[in-house]
Amino acid sequence: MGDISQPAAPRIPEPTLHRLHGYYRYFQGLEHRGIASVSCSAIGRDLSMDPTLVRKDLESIAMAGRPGVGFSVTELIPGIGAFLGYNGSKRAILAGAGSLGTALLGYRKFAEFGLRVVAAFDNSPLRVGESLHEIEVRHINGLPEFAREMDIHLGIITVPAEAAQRVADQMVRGGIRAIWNFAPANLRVPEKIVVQNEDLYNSLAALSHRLAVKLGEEIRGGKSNGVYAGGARIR
Amino acid sequence: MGDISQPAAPRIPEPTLHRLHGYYRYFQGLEHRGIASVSCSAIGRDLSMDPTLVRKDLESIAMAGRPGVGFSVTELIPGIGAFLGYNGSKRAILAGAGSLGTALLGYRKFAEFGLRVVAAFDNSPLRVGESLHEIEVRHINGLPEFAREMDIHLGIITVPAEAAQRVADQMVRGGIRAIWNFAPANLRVPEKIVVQNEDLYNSLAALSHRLAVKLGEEIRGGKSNGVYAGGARIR
DNA sequence: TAGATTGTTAATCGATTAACAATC
DNA sequence: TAGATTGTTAATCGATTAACAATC
Repeated sequence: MGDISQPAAPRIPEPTLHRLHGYYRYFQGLEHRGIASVSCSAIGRDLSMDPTLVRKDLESIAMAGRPGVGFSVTELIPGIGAFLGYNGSKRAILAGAGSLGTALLGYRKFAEFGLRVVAAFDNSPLRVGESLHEIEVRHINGLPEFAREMDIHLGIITVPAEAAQRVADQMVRGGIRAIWNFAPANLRVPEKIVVQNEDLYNSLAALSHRLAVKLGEEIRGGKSNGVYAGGARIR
Repeated sequence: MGDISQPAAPRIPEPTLHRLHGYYRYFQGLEHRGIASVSCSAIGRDLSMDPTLVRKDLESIAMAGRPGVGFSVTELIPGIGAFLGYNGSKRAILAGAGSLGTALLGYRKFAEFGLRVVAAFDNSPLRVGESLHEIEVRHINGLPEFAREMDIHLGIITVPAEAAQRVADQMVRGGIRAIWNFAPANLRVPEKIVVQNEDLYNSLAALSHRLAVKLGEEIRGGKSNGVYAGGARIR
């Protein structure tokens, strides 16, 4: 059984971390359908993944299954939830009450995962004082003091790229420990601060390239003899 | 020099693909400041990356530099742009005219990268017929026919999770080749279709976990002797 | 017991980092 | 020529996949 004094951090691979919520959602679906137990091969089939990878992922967050049976859905859900920090209440502030910021403020589902945005900040006098989805918009200059006084650790940046670094600096000054950054900008923050970049343009670039390749390949195939039909490739 | 008949596809690593736009933006900044030439170590310094990785990335898209000098900024920008497909006009349709969809319709910058959303689709009678950022909202059931007639290859999904699979099916029926999916759902589409998932909850999960670890670690450190000050770890 | 599936170790694969000769 | 930086090959690192004994 577990040793109380952990000598070293568990060290979870980044790709695993990004897959865990997918399992969580899938297990909720199973629970909803009244399914109590599931095997890695079933998960792999439904989620188009290698079963061994699934097992490794679950193992890495210390979930235990029963040989010959599988994993208990009712254990998995709270297990993953706890690991991902869905229990504790994460209060957050959001900077940038534009269209994207406003859209995020309206995401009711965040609360399910312990995230609660308690205030929004903007530099436009037109927006300051407004209330968006029952969240008050304050002037951006009050951010550091607010964060510090309310002891808030999570900041969301939805300001334009030009303003992102300044806002990040204000967050750091306010004692923010983790930043969810939607601005297309490379933020410079102290090493201690966790930054999760959500740069749409990076994704668009990848998608754009792959689409171009796909269309280009098929044009080429069409012009010649079409031998590469489908472009299927076994790995 | 280049051989005209490429025997095999170049094969770009996924991580590289996701870094290319960052270089592109950085090089645009250099050009704006009148800098004509740049070395990988300078790039690495400014972007907090290993210089060798930068060189590998540029090499993988066949950019050539000059030993002892560096890379030409005026060659890099169109080079990366062409590779990422920023030239060709990518017409797209968007399904789901909610707050996120509307926010995306307002992104003027997409045009810089060759992306043009030409129509939006929704199932709500309240929204159909409206015009958002000069883009008309049509009924979702007209999507397949519209896509096929207009020969559109890119679809953006911003509908709720429950509707995502249905919309994806409609897009596939309409001849869409690539889907930019913002719905928190695992889409099932034919292998030929490129899907880029933009699931906020996956990212939130990773961020949430890392924040929890960070706060947890520091609490533990505070309660005992604080030896792990800063949690610095040399790789 | 037989069948299924986990837990765990080994093999493979791919990406990053290091080393160094070639070139400007 | 000396200094800097690329191009390219080798070493390392980490994640995924395969193999198989242990367990229900």
